[in-house]
Amino acid sequence: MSDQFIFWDLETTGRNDKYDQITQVGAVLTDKNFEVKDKLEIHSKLREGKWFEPGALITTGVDPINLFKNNYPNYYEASAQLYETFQQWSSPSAIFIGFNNINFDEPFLRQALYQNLMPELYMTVTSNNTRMDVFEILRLVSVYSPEHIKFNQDDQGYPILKLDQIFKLNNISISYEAGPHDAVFDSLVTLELNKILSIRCPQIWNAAYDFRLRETPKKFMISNSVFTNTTFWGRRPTIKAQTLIGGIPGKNHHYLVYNLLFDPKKLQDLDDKELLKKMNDGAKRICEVFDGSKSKTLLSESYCFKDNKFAEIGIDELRLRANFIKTNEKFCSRLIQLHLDNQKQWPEPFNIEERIFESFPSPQDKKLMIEFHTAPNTRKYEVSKLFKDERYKELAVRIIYEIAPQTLPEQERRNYELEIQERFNDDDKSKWNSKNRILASLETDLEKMIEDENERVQFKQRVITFLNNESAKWG
DNA sequence: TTCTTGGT
Repeated sequence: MSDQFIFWDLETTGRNDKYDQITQVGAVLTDKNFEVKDKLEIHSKLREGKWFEPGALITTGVDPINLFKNNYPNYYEASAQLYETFQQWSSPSAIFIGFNNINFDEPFLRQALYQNLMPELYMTVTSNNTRMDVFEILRLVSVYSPEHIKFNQDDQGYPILKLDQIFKLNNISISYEAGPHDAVFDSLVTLELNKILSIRCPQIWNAAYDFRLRETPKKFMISNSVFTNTTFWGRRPTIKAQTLIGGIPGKNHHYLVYNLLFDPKKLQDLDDKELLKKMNDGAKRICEVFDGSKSKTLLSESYCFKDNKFAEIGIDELRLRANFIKTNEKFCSRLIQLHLDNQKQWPEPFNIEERIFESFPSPQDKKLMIEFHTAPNTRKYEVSKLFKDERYKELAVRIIYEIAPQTLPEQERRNYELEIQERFNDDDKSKWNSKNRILASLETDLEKMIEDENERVQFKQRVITFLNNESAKWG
């Protein structure tokens, strides 16, 4: 095995991958034994037209005024540097691993690569790269092997799995000058936590390792007619014994799975309307979607007995129910058809940031992206006009505006500036952090996150100064 | 039961 791991973490200006921006990247390359081979840290200047959530800067300790006034590379340069390092590190292949990376950092990375015209948006899951998430492993450990790690509990008794708390409670020590919520520091903490989990809870860790591959879920569900799926509603875990109904047509790696808590024999005579009601009956729903593209880990049937409900039903009955599903093709295709017919249709996305999944870049456009990057700034606009995909033309204008605005035709520059202006002055319900939205969340974030009155006043003043500077540009 | 973690 030649596994390499890339432990990585991002600090950003907020939680919205489309409209917020990465401010710091931290990453550590290790071999299969988690020995450190290389380290990466990239900071980035804020791009015009991107702002911040006050709470995000309070968390990371970033000074709002410093977002523009620093000597860091601009967002385009930083993204290119990130892309190139990750490309090198993942040669021939690597496992990208972080803490809540699959739901948080990954979308951010893709947006950064998309918005900066990097050709391989999906680099963490292509050319034999895969991903794991230590947060997801920790969740399983908290349910099935809670004795192996120390947790704080919330007032309902559920474990709190915040990285900084886990770090402190379990005496993880890191020799690195920065502290929690620094991207490099948190990458190193994630690396150490992962080591602990892999040693103390090898069965769960190895299962998670197998499920890094997107082909594992299907194989696993076929060879384990009864399996255990652990889902979470907030902090509350639910243990489910399930069986495979079938793949969902048109959705790669998505599977409809049946909850074996319910006896399927009693369901097949229901008409469509009644059956559909059972399918959507909240916590009592008879089936649900398993997304096999997100490295979510299924466990073998024996784990479900952690919940007495399943011990009472017994393994024989669970297997009988699973077998009933497997041998009733008609019933399965009915469930899948009903599921498909009742999917909500999403409205067409409008803003360019939301159009990331519209289509993959064509080979020609990929080649043009390289040409765009290597062309001197004075030629970049010219190259950008050759993109077949309109999205890339628009994103190119934003990049050129950032690195060499004087090379843009007057009209292009004006249009983009008008768009930024509109966004900045949008109301407090805008998707991005408009002036009004920042102001609307400022007080609550201050109160929730800063205890010291002096610090509060200071931070508030720095936000106001930032907004005044921005108002001078876009007001 | 219908409660939305965690990441910034």
